[in-house]
Amino acid sequence: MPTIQDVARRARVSTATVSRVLSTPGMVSEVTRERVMAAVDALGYEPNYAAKSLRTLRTAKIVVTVPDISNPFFSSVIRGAEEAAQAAGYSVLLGDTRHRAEREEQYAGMLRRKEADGLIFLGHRLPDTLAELIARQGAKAPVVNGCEFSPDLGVSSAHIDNTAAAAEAMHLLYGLGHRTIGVITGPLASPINRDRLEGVRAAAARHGAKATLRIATGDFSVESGEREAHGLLAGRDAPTALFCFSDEMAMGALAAARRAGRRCPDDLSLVGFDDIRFARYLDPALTTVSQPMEDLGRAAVALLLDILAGRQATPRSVILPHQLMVRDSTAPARR
Amino acid sequence: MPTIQDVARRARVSTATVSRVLSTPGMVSEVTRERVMAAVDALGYEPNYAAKSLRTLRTAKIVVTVPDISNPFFSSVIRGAEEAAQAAGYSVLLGDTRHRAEREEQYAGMLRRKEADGLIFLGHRLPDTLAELIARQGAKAPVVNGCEFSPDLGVSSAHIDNTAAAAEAMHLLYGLGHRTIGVITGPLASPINRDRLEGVRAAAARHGAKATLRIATGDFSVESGEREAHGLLAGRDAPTALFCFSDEMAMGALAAARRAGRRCPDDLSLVGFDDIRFARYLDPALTTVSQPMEDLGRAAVALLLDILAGRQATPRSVILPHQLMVRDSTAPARR
DNA sequence: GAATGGGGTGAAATCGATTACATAATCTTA
DNA sequence: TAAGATTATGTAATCGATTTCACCCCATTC
Repeated sequence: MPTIQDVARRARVSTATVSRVLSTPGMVSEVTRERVMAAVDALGYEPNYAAKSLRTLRTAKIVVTVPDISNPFFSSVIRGAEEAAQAAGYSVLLGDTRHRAEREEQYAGMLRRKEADGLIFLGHRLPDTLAELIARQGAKAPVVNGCEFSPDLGVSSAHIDNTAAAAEAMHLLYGLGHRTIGVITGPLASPINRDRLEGVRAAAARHGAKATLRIATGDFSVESGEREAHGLLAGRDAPTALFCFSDEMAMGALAAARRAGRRCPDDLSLVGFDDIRFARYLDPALTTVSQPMEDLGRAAVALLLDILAGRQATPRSVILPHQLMVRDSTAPARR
Repeated sequence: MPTIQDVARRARVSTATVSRVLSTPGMVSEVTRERVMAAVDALGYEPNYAAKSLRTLRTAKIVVTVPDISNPFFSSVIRGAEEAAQAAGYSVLLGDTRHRAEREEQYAGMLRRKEADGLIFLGHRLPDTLAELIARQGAKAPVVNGCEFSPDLGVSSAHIDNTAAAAEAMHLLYGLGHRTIGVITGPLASPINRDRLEGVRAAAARHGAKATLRIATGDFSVESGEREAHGLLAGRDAPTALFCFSDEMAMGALAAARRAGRRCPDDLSLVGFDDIRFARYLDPALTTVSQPMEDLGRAAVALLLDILAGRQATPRSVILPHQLMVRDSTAPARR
């Protein structure tokens, strides 16, 4: 691999000039610029990345950590993030943490080692390493959350209005005449789920149905959806509608309902969350709260770039629009 | 951020000693080692990554490119790759190419700029940059394919026996008495699909049913599955069974069948490919060819690490086991 | 014709680590 | 006890870029 020295020698200029041709061509005269470019092309020169990064203290990389990349919600957010990063000249270091704190820490360490310029995390847990960083640097710490919002973390984030979205979903069900509604949340450690639950409770209160709310806690996986739905549907006075905080759990719930001999939407209405690409292809097509997943990723990157460019004084929070997609898994309650 | 100089000063040793403590602790006496570690801890020192990389010519990063990360098959392969990479001290640079050649080239460029030590590509297209590299370095080029196999590329790869797997799926259908079978393939530019098609044809020939094979070409997406299935089911003498080269297309096919008023598996048997996590939760649970997706990722990384460690003389190809998962979407043909 | 200014270029310092080589101190062994 | 081996450490070169500063040259301007 040729170095800048080789190019300089060949073009009979100094390395400084070569560097200038490549980064600030305006400073160099036409003739030398051409001579240098000819040498660059002839040698197939590409600047060594580590050297550049060492000198400039910029890596043009951002870490994106995610609890589980094979979860379609997360992979779509990542997709948007990757696209936006790429467009801005950054590349994405993927960290699949498998919900494990030590792996989160490990990826957070990349910031300290200057392996990356910033970090976006899609879970809810803020690694200690980053908490320290934020304590020191405040809003200038290059850390953004990609889909949650926890005001106490002091981190910018992109997310939807989870409380409102959950309330809308419940409102739909109450409007269809359902009174006893089961809700399968995600882990309550996560503010996203607490927010949604708040929306759920508010809607129940508004419809005077707080007493008939049945709440179960899942972990977003299909399996947990199936398990929790099974539990909710088992008892007497079982719910006539189920609201799951992820489409995957809704798929599990659908399977559980089938096993219990309840048909959707005739015997049981079902609402999911996220609107992953498969939601509309389920049978029945799933009614769900649509999140702009790729946009969330893009917005998170935009926030991070703002911080990196120094144009951010205080943590910001971008709220993207959601939409309740009413499909075929919801129907009027039977009496 | 403290540098190695700061640590050296504080521990009253040379930078060489600090470096040794961190990378070859055996060479350093007990007492100085402790003094140095104390300084490291006190300052919270972490080696600067770019400096290290510049000196050692190693980045400890591998690029993984994928046509579409939000496709569950790819995201699972990536997941396995990330895990194996992490375990070996590497991190993964994610390249979502959106099927676009120029983005593939762009990521391939990271190898030339020494931004990464190696590259795994999950599509079928080998970027020109890499083809050159392989022409120059042969089997030592740090490039591996993650799920396809094309002997002519001269690239190591991890994959299943696609021909055999497809033949098995067809064999199942013929065994159930189906004669007219529709097949929805992926893009035929990709050897993976040509291999599977070969298996399909071989099975048809063995069962004397070559004439009643109906072949359509999709692109692995749900939408294309729906579209192609719609086409296949429309004509007279429509197939009684459909074999799709991805589970996503099978989901689309299921939707198309529903719309056409055909019930699965009673009126139409359906077989998918991949066994993504949702396959078993569809209604009916999908019969499909299970690929060990995470293992494919892990195997690809292992191959790459072999190359990077210099223990590979000629391109190798690792064949992982597949398994036909017979579930509820296949049933005997009605007569 | 001297002073001023600006554009273009090069010399050399610098980023922060690793490591070959030199050296000092200690230990073996004949 | 002297020679040689071994161990521990330091000195300084090195990786390949960027960037500061100095310089030269030529065009303006008074």
